[in-house]
This record gives sequence, structure tokens and C-alpha cells, in this order.
Amino acid sequence: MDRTSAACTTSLTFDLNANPMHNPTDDQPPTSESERNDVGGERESSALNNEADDLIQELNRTKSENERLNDMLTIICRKYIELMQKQSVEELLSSKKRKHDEIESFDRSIGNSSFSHHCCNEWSPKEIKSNVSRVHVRIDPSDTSLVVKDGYHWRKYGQKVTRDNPSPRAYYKCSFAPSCPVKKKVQKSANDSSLLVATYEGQHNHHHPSTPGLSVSLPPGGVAGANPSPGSTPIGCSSSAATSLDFIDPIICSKMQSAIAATDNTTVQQFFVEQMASSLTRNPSFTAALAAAITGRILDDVSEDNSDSLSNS
DNA sequence: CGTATTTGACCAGCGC
DNA sequence: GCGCTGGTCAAATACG
Repeated sequence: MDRTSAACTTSLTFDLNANPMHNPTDDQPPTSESERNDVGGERESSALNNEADDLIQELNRTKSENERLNDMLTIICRKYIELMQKQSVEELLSSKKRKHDEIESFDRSIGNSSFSHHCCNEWSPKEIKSNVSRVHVRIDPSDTSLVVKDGYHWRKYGQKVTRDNPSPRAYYKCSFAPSCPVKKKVQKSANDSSLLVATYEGQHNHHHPSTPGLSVSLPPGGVAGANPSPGSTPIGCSSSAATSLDFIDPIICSKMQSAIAATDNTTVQQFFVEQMASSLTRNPSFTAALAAAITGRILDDVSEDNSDSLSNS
């Protein structure tokens, strides 16, 4: 992906150029001692050349890794679209079956694919009508709590053992707003005990608790799907969300799916990267860690600079 | 003490 | 009509 390469290059450029304190000798005029000692200057320039070579090698490594990830993303996109089309056909064929039969077939298709969950089910006409979205979350198989963290406040009002699944199904209502009609069902997958299936019904009539300015008029299943909570790391629809739905941004999911449907892979990939980057920058943990890293780096350089100037004086 | 969760009872829909 | 099943209610209980 060109944009990631560009971003990578930009960050490295920043690392190389925007840190004048890293090597104080670069910008300083030659000291009287260095003018007197040409041998020491040659040593310093060779050391700088070595460092530059290392950085160039690192840049090349990063580029090649970026290309590799780009290829993987392309494959994932292709498989995702194929799965969506396949699932759409299956659900149309089984439209006369009972609800649990649909869920079972869906679980099977999910279990056989490389995706552990989906969101924003806009490709299913039935789900658009009923305003239902389904989300799969990978959890610890030993974890018996039927909790899917999506940032909303839920009140559990029932639990039932269903006929076709030994694990109980938990029923939740959105308790963030008293009049919110959204309900959620959470149950472990019959085929995979490490997979939690959350079914959302309805649409929130309030903004997300963690996004005060967010409009409520999002696509069906969008808000109901899942939203990042504060302190989480949203990573879009990644299947590696091993802990909870904290990592899923429904807006991203929605945009991703419309992008997949409407554009070619290159545009989709660019969109993915943009959304991932924006998700990371919106994550307080990430920004805090980034700020700490930058601050630490600058402070280190400042201390190095001070010690160098002290030793020079 | 207020709130959330648990759990048995009840109700409605569907198939036979 | 009856039984089965999923979904909901509400009293009891747990917890902070």
C-alpha cells in the first residue's frame, strides 16, 4: 500500500530529520578541538555513515514488511467479500427456516472461515429489515461470563438454555437510556466455545457513551454492533480481537463494507489504513503511549546533549 | 441502601 | 389442541 509506505517513510523521515538534538555535532559548528583534530572528525563521520546505513536498512526492512502486510490485507479483503456473498446466498436459501437454524448455519460459515466475527450486516436483506446485527468475539474458552464489552450499558434481564446449544443464552437491554429499545443476546457458539456470538436488535436512540457528539442515525447494526470504549484499541473488524468488542469501531466497519462494495481493492486498502490510523490516534492509550515515547526520547536526547556539552566544556 | 444479576414462572409463536 | 421453544417478567439474591 502506497500510503502506508508513505506514512512509514514519513515517520522515519521525522525520526531522522526532526530530531536535531540526537546528534548535536551535526548542527554545531566545529569546535576548536575538532578543528585541531581531523582524525577524530573522520571517526565521527564514519560512525554517522554507519548509523545512516543502519537506518536505511531498517527503512528497507520496514518497506518489505509493509508490502507483505499489504498482500495479506488484499487476501483478507478478497476472502471477506467472498464470504459475504456466500453468506447472503445461504441466508436467502434458508429464509423459510426457523431463526435458530439461520444462526446455526451462520455459525458454521463463520467457523469455517478465517473471520471470527462480522458486523454491520448490510448485505442481508432480512437483517436490514429487522435491524439486527450479529457480532462474533473470540474469548477464553474457560471464560463462562457472557459479557461482550461494547461501550454501552446493558442490563441483563434473562438467561436461557436453548435447545440447540448447551451453553446458556443471556438477554440484555440497553440501560444507558431508559427508552432505548436495543436488546442484545449473547451466547457461545455451539461449534466453538471460544467464540461468543452477540446478536443486537434495534437501534440506539442515544449517542454512544464514549462518543458524546456521535449522531444516532448510523446504519442498521452500526451503533448496535459495537463501539470502542475509552482506553481501548479499536482495530476495525480484525478477527484477532481476542478479548472483547472494545476493539471494534462500527463506523469503521460500516465504511469498510460500503467501500468494499463500491470500490476496488486499492481504494479499500487505502481506506483501511486511514481508518486504522485514525482509530489509533483516537485511542487515548495509544496517544498517551506515543506521547510518553516521544517525551522520553526527547528527554533522553536532551540529557545526552547536556552530558555531551558538559563533557565538552 | 441502591443497583445489578439470577432464576423460576409465564406468555406467545410455531409445528404437528 | 397440545407440546416445544424462545423471549420476557419479576421476585429473590448478591454485591459494592
